[in-house]
Amino acid sequence: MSIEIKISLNEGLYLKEPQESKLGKNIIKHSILMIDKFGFESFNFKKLAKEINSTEASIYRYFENKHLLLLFLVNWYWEWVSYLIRINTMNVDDPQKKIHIIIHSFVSASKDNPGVVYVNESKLHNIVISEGMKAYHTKEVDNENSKGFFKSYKNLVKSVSDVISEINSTFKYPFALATNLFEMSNNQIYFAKHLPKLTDISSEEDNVNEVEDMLNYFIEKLLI
Amino acid sequence: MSIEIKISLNEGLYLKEPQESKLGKNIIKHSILMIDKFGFESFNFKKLAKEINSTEASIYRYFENKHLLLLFLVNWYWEWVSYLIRINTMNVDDPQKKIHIIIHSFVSASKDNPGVVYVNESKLHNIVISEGMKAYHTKEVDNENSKGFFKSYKNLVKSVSDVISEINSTFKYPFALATNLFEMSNNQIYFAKHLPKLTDISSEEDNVNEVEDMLNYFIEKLLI
DNA sequence: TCAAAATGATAGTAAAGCTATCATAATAAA
DNA sequence: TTTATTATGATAGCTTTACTATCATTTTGA
Repeated sequence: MSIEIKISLNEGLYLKEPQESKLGKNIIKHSILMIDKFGFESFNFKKLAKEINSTEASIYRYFENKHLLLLFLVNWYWEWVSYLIRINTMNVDDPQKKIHIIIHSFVSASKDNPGVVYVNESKLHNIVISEGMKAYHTKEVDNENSKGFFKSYKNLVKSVSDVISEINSTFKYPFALATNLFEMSNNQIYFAKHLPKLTDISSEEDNVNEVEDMLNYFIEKLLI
Repeated sequence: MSIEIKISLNEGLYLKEPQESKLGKNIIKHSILMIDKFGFESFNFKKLAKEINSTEASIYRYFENKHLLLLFLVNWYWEWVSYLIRINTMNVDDPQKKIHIIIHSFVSASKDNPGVVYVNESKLHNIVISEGMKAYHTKEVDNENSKGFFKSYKNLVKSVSDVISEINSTFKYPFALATNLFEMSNNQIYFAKHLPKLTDISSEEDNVNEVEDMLNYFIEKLLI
């Protein structure tokens, strides 16, 4: 089965909608593979062009620069996680069950995905874990924020904070907790892999379950 | 009063100890000012050289590249926070009091500092908030970790996790909570300033108190 | 089938990142 | 105080990155 989900993003993120042409999809697909493999710093449009048998100039017709491309990918991820949460909590009323589904989506959205052919969601999640924060830690953040480039993240956080408030309407920090769930999830997965002394999560392959348990425990303690 | 604290860092972080020469101290001082002002991406050794009336080549004699310089600064910060925590908890036995002091150090270490003449601790804290995670989110992280470049952070986290375990010896995630206190503190301060929709902390000047209250509340709920 | 749009090919510029070499200034040992 | 050593400055140059411009060639779709 192949579900056709069309994720539409802020138009300022790209010069030409990459999801509507073969070359555009190729840029998305191989930029994910290359950033995951070599890291964002050593990734550039010249190398990408070579990889997909295109040219630097052609890629610049889709994205202003590699930073905007990263922002595009990260926004895509935020939208995709939002989408997964939406469909998986659709018929769920209990907010506590909802938050468990949300946490599961944060740690392992990439495992049970519906699949968009030109996006390797698992590797995109790796990118979000390793490079995601670079999308909003720049001197341009205020300017880009005013253009709505972080709308997808804000929407995601808003929807999670609503569930948090549903569980405990007196809790004072629903937004901070929502962002923290997301960031902590990614951070601890990263630490487990690269700086294990900074976490209690094991360095095993299936450590996402441990992260999931931990976040559920935190939620339990903080909200109930 | 001027307390002479000598912060010694991993020798691999620099080519020549910058804290032992006029030029070296100038590099530290003005790199902090410039990274804070223009951001890490647009900062480079050529501009720094111009600023301090020196040359690019001279700066390269102290630091391999700007990434290592950032790593140096961030390590300096970690060591400095560790030092502050150490002296401020020295005669404190109650681990709950200790954790409050730790949290206070995380959010506002820069306010009540002993002062090292060539380091503007407040601006250095801003750098750690805005650029800090770039120090360990690179493809070189494993290699650099093996050289001990994150030792200062690990030590800091270890000391905090010890206090956490003192408060509640059955708590399963002392390390994750310790890193999270630090990262969440910096993140929420950053969000309050640049992406206020992602946090409950106000965008006011003295919002660090709010962050402090929040972290204390989290600790209370999680450990007690 | 033919005009418009998309892509490729090629070239070129400015800045960033880094290294090498030699000259001069500061300092420390004799 | 002289001399040797070390630190810094001055200058040049090289490679890569980031980006733009122009024109040729495909592809597409009205």
